[in-house]
Amino acid sequence: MGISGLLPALKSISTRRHLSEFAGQTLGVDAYVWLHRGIFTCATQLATGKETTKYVDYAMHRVRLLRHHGIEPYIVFDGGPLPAKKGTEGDRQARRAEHLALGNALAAQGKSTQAREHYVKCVDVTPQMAKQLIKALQAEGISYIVAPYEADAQLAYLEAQGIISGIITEDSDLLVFGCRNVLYKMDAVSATAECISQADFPRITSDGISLHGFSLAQFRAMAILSGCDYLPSIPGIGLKTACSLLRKWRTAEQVVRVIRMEGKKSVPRGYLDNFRLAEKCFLHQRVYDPVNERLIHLTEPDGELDEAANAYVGPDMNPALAKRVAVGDADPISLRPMVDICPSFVPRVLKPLPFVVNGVGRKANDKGKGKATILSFFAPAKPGAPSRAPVVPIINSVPGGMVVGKASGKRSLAEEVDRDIAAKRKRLDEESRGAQSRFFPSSRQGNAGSRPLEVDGEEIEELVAGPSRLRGKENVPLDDEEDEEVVLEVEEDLEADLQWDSLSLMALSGCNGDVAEPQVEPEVEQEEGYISPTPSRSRDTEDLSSPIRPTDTPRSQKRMKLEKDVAGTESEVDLDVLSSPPDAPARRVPLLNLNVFRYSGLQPEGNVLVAASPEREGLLGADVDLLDSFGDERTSDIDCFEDDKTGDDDDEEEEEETEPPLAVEESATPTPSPPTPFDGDMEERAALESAARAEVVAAGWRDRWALSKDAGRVGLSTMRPPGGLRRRETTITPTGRHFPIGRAIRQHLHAQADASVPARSKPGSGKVKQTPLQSRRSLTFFDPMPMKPKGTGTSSRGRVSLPADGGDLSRGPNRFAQFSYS
DNA sequence: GCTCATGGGACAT
DNA sequence: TCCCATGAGC
Repeated sequence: MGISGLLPALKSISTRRHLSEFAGQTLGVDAYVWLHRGIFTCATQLATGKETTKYVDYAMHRVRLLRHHGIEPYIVFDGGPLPAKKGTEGDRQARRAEHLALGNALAAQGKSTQAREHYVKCVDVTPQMAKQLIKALQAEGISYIVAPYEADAQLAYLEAQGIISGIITEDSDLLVFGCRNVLYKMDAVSATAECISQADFPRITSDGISLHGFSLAQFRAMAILSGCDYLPSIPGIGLKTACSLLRKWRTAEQVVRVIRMEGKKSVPRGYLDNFRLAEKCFLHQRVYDPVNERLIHLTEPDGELDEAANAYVGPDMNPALAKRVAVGDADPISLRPMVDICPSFVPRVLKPLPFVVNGVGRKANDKGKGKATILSFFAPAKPGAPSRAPVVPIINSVPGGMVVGKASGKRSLAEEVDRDIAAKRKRLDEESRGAQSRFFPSSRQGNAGSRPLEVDGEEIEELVAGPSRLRGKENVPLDDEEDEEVVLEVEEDLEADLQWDSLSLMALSGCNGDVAEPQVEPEVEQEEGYISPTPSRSRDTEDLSSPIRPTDTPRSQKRMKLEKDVAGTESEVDLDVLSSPPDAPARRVPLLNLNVFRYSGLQPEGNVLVAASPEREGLLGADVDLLDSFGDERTSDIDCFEDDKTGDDDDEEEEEETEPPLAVEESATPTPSPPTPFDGDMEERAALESAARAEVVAAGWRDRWALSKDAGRVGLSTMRPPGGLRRRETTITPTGRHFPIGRAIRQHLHAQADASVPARSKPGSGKVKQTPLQSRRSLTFFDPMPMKPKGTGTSSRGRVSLPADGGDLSRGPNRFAQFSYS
């Protein structure tokens, strides 16, 4: 259940911020959160075995919302069960079956609403459902990855590597994994999220909880002691007790020893061993390294993990299989080829983003001329006027780059285009005989001046977004009854968006503000169940209006004020401008070319250029990049334990023998086998498929090992100046984005990671080989004064040393919370 | 004052 | 499934 009570305890340092504040950054997303909420919209269909992909729509809507605000999402899916989290699946299955039966009974009586309540409780997200979302992500060129085990660890790894700069989730575990910037409670309506930054930990002002003077290892120990997904707490120990005990006794081992000595609470037998295993899960869990395409530990352990620990943090798997899992071609649970439960769901290439086209095409001095509005866009084109040239989605516009769908081997893009164009023509012909849409002119009507395009050798008419967009509920156009004021407001917001998008999309399209060359963009129909994936521009999109930006229109400023009022604060919006200006190149580092998964059929060879984070400007006057510092602080307290070891740890197992709470289980890695051919007739086949889908849904997935999204309430926060996520030159550059990954790049990656380590924390010899995540030092949440703890000494590895009384450190003259190296 | 168990409501549309 | 409020027990 995550860390119970952690998020409420961090309330004082959480800030609700508008998504636009993170424009230009790549944010990781825990896909499970969205999928799980998405299945709420279609629980009945899922439970009854009907084919549906509404949950995909839900998630994709949020994906587009992020992109709308200039954020590049990086979707991370949960993978296979971690032995540490295997729970009582039997009970859950029984409960699900019960709810399913109840739901069916109620449905039979016509009580659909009541039935739904039970259906909701019997469905869960499965890897096969995740696969449907992956298909949609692939179609829109969104980065994604399926973690070998837990998405949490994978997200932490991606952030530590600089591939993402923050994480959208609901799971407080992310902070325990060492993530620096986590966004909780993303609200699509207000386009905001509550941001918690690790750098703010020392400023926590919560009853009973203070992390001032804590190291990250102590923070982790506090979380584990209070009860986490990998280890239940000692009965009677919660977050506050764990915090105060750790403050007093420094290490978990000493805390446990003290609890035992006091004798008031019963410490389960083997608790300390299990604590170490849990800690290993947070530190060394296996994740997928998209650069080297193999499994890797989140942070490399100092030595070899023993057999139990090795299984506990996720068994290794061969690189080929790991890759198949990572791209979604293999079921992360069974490790067999992924079964497509909705083969008819074939999301297609993204339609052109009209405002993007205008935005990109508009030059700076065009401002105000030919003001593009939602009405002007949808209005019939004037005869002879140049048409709006669709821009091919970026994934297709890369010179010599990938073509969506082509690599799948199932069809070629040209074939798709031909087919879609034929269908489109047929439909337009039919429409031209009937009523004409005011907003969606037919190609003949609206493209008098269009340039002919050539597809597969055949000259065709250029197509603009057409009637198919009307099909999806996300694309309901304004109608004549629309209130005029609303229309005007939309126009104003749109204007602001155009300016914004012209900035963000220039980078995406690799141009410098010049008009983008029109490129072929096939008009395709979406299969039933899939909403046209036009990004966040539709009438009923939750946030159509412009985000809060420094350059916004008066209308948006009004809205900003409104939001300020709602938030009950005076200063947030004024202060929370972009966390760092994009034009601050002083510490810009060379771009890295990291391999992430963008769709190219079976071969995930797409790359994205990711800039390593520029070092953050000194925070609170310190000369240290606190965020970067923390990224490497993953040293286990176990090290300290060893230092402190008195030899009596093993003697503490005196309690009555009980079932260890964390039994290590064998991890099965069955050999992948092809699906069995099906010989039945069509009806029977359909029925069986339907039943199979229902079974898959009912069987559930994630809760077999990792259900637990305990995200305590974090309310509106104390407002503060910006300082959360770093803005970085991420993801896309005008020079392109699909370069092969070479050894030089990997070397560069390592070199850069080394370079980010402050010189004083590097080993003196300089000969020690370092990997980006190698533990190199520890940090403390707090005083910057170079303290020389007496008696305890400083370890040769640069570990922070705390005096016997950990609380003493807080008595430094500077009460500013910072980190100090020893 | 802290922990823990429990029950009701929301989730999205 | 999660969040929140509430109340009992220590």
